[in-house]
Amino acid sequence: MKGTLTERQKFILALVVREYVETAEPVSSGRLVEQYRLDFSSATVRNEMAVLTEHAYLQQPYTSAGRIPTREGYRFFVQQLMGPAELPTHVQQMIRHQFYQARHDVDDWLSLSASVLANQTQGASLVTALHIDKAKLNHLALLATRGRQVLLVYVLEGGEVRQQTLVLDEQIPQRRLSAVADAINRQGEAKDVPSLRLMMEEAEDEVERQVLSMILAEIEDSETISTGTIYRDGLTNVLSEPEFADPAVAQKTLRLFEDRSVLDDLLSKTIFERDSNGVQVIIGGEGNWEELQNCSVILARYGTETHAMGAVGVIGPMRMSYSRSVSAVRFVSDLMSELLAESISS
Amino acid sequence: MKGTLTERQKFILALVVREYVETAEPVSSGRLVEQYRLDFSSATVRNEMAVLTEHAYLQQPYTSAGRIPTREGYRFFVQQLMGPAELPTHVQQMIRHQFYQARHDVDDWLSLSASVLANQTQGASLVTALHIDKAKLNHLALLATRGRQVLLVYVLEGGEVRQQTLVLDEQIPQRRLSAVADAINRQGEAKDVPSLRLMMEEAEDEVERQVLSMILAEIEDSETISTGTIYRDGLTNVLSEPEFADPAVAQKTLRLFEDRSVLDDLLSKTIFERDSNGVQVIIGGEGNWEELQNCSVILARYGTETHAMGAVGVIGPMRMSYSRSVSAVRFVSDLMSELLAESISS
DNA sequence: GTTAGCACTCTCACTTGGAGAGTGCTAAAA
DNA sequence: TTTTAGCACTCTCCAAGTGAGAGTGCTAAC
Repeated sequence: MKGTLTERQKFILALVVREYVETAEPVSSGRLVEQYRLDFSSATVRNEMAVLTEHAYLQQPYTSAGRIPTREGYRFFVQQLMGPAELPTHVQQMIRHQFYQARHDVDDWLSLSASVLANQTQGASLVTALHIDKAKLNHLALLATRGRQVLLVYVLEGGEVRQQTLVLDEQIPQRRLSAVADAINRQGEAKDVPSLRLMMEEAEDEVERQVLSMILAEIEDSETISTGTIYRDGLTNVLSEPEFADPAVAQKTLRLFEDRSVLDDLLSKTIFERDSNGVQVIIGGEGNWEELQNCSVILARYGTETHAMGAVGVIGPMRMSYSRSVSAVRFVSDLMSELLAESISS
Repeated sequence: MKGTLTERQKFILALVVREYVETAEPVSSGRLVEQYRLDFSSATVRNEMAVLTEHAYLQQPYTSAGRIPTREGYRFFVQQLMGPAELPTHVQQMIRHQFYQARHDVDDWLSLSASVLANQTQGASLVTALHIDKAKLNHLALLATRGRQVLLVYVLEGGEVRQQTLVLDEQIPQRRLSAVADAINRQGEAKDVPSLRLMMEEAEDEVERQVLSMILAEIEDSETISTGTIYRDGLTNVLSEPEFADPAVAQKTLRLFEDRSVLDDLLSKTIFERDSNGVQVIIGGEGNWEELQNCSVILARYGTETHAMGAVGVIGPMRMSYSRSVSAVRFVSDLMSELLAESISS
């Protein structure tokens, strides 16, 4: 009796979750019987609900109101009751179509991912740019922009492109800049950090040294922290949910979104977590995320094993459709991985 | 009596605006006398307020409550009563310091501008990237990224940098790409649209033609519409104002911010408006902006006369500190112009 | 032209009193 | 032993009512 639930109790828990997600109102025993035409009475449901409440899967906002799922209730639902849902086929096709229509540009794919997830889940979406494990420099270019400013663009192994503006001590003509870039590029492809450092130390040209030192700084920086743009979308979706009717709550959640630190935390966690190769669900800020009290987050990695990778995710109220969200996140991350792999191999 | 106000009436109007901006509550005659130690009585103030209400500069939420300024009241205040305010010197210095500390990178300046404005005005800020009037191509580079993908980076006269990903029909080695880029670059600096088109038509190399046609498409596109990133900041500031306590209102405003179309409209209006060389104030959606009913927008252009330009702005509730916001927007836009001019000339 | 005094109006916060929804418990039925 | 009908009980929600307080407009005196 302590550890396990009967089949009927699980069934009722699933119904409560489903009903509450839909209506956002405490679910009563009578309503459940009526809505799903159960072949046992409301009194029976009440008894089962009492058991579920004892197990802390359900709770009552106040004595003698309907039940709502607790955090543990959602977790149980996600892990054992939900089953492996998939997006409807026509939706899958529609999304694929959108991706193929986009220019074959990683940036476009990322913002498209954010937009698709926001639409599909009616939540707020997050997508990080690519992240390289051990960056190697393939090729670089220097372009004079304005005065002493020079734009440095470089391509890493795996295809990630970075850019940065340098301000040199004096104005240097484009011809000379091109020569410097050539000198570095001639050293071959896939230059790793040690060999770059060696090149820098041996460089006789001042400009060359400056360029190399900036690249090194950038690469080393990005190996520890996941930097880069975060694509966001669907903020208004989540704010229209009834749980954010209280402006104080809404504001707190919004601040979360504006502040990069929490998001970085969240996303990098997924990027580095090697064992969970599927979709990760964080319910009601499980772990140490106090800021996410009433929210749930669904995350997944994308990318090929050997090359670049990033994360896509969705944030919504704890009362969200996990089945829909998980399937959407899984589909988009798989699609991204697939497209990336394709664009490398071809 | 019809068209003009006495000095005292103007004075009282200014006080009402000031007090209402501070407290967000209807201003009563008694409170005004008490707060500002006026040397006439509340009854006198009441009489003057009645006149101001007749002129539609003030309104009452209901019979026998305090007064709040109308849209016209704010406008009168901004145009005739406010006076030329400036940010405190120490604040100016602090901001300057932040800008000088940033890497000399236009992108950094833009996001810094957004952040500074949001902080200074406690509103939501908007900053557009640069916009070129008549683009001329200075220099370009081609970098193989991944498979058939090639990154095209090019610098326009004035220093704006654009990039774009091409997908070629077949994989081309970096060596060959560099040769193509060189061929185009050797044609000299400041290549305008007609000369580019000529080059494209005469090009014998397939890759070269493809590259040129994409550049042409991009340039022609950007001459009509102001494209580019919009930097945003301080969303939470404006949402914490009491006028957005109603979640429906808050959501409407938020949607405004997420949707680019209105913002583009707003900003491009300022960019193209040649005559207003100062700061532009739009109160309560004056003109045709229904979406901005309860909001005010303060905008200014930045940039040098001959080169690139963009716009910075702030959105807040109609009840905002116009004096502080206008001075902040003016300061930041001037500073940006100054920095840009400097970085060109040096 | 200004001000004290006062009646009047309107909001806001609080209380009160059902009505209704839903439960837990008990005892009977299956 | 399990299920169900019945019922008393609890708690919220809504609507109406009430009084305090704030602020006004008006009038008459200064």
